[in-house]
Amino acid sequence: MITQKLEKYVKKLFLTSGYNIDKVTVNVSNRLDLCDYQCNDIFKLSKIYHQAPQVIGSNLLSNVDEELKKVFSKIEFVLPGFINLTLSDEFINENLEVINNENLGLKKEIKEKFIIDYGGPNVAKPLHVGHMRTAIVGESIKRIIKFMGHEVIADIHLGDYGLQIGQVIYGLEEENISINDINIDTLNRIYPKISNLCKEDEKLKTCCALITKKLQDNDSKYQKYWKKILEVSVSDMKKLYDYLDVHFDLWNGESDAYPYLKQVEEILQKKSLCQESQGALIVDVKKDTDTKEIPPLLYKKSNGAYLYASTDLATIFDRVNKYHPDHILYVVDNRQELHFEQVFRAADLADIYPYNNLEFLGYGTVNGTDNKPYKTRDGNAPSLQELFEETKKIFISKKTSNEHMAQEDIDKIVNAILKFADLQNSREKDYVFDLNKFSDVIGKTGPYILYTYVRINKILKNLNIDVIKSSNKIYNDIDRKLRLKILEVPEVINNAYKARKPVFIADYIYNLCVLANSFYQTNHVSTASIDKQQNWGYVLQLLNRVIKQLLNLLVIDIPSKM
RNA sequence: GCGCCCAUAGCUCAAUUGGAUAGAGCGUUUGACUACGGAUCAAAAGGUUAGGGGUUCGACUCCCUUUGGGCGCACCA
Repeated sequence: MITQKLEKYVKKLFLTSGYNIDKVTVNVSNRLDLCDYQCNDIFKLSKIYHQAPQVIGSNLLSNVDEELKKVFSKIEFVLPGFINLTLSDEFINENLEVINNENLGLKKEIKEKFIIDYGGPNVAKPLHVGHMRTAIVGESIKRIIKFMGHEVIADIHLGDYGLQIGQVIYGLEEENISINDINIDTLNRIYPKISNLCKEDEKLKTCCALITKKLQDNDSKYQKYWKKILEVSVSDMKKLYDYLDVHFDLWNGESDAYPYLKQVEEILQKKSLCQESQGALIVDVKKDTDTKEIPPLLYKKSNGAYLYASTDLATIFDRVNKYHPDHILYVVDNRQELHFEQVFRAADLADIYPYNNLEFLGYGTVNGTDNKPYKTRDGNAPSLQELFEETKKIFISKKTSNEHMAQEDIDKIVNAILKFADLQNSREKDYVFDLNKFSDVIGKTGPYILYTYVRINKILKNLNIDVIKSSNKIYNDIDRKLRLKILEVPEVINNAYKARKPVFIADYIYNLCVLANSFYQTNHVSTASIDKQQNWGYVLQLLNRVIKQLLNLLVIDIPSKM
């Protein structure tokens, strides 16, 4: 990565000037009008060596040797204590080649195994916007980790054994619907009906809870219902996830953890980690160092039934035994943070899996324009299916020529609209979901990025010359800016990986596209001289490779036309 | 009641994790091209970063405090 290289050079400069510091940090300048990269470590040196920044600055400048002069066309010291670095054109082009040749300039690190838990839909309940967020963010994080060379197992972790199943079974029995007649419409109708009734009728709720308990205890009749419900619901879900290009390696769920609940309970007993409280079994997960109060984890209800804390713990147990992962990541709603804190602590206490290898990657709520959880006029969260249709409709209405686009292309653009709108927000913050705004195809949107790619692709196709394999010239300012920006790509991916934040990539790709648009606006490629065409062709080709790869990391596919 | 998170331009969001002049999009205003595809580009206006205090050479960022919002606190998931 470019900053790593620059850090080495600056460190050398420090050493030859008599200054030693553990870690030299160079980053992209926030004053691009002054320089390309900057180092702010003089402030640190000043403290360590008790010298004024100016003194250190002039010392450094007097030690700039020939090697450094090849890398930097300009090194300046600026008060109060910045080192401003301007890269030489040769150095820029050299490093552009590195990105062109290798895995976008990223070296594969030590390979680790990750399990990533995202999606988490509930069987028999329709998917809505909230599910889209975890699906997109989770899938993107998965792809980023994979791109870094690691092995990733994606697990959807279905909510397939909870109260909602009991509720649906109750509804089916009440209406005398036979197992073979169950389809997705029945499920979509029955679940909300019974769920609403349960809110008012405590007795009904207990009855559904009992069915759920019997199901969990392997009641054969209920098991048959459950299997059918699962089959119908999952096949419907798969369609929606396929539309989003989101794919899971494992379609496991809570039910898959049931075989291990007893075992985990025994471990907890053996290690004296659990105790009885009001008839329930709890695990105390407090620590002396806690500044906030962490309530105990509830492992077993007083009626003997298990709940989500137990299945989540047993799921970790199962995953560890089967796959021996180095990390387990959870892309789940922020509101579950406390729950997972409890589960992670319990896993650690029971020596099932170390706390530090479990990561809670919370995401914020998807709100409507009223800043409350997104709902349609009727007060329900809109189903994903409806959302896709609505987006499609709005997109087509934007331009008459859109009506004639291939269905496949429209679907890709719909995906780009929804995904880019989501991923350009910080994962952990709530955001406002405004479909009308998102479907706008101008500005900082998915379509803008796609447009840039498609247009550059057209320019490349129009070239009648062979594109060269490297470039040794830079022709003007925008040309230089674009190349400099491309150099950042390995760093950006690495940062997104480390922070598990796709937003870094979304933000970067947008800025890259802004430069690209500006580039071809200023530089008319097809009428340029042969050597410009060759060099620019090379840059644009690399640029589009980068855009395509990054879009892939954002789970966005490119249409053939716009 | 206890705790966690948040507050940045009219609106929706950024800010490389403590660095220089807080950046984008939408909206508003102005300009460019007989379009290598105008879903474009160039530019202007718009800010006491909710208020106050502190730490630091340096604060949107860290600490304290006030106000205003969101969320979570054992038998739902």
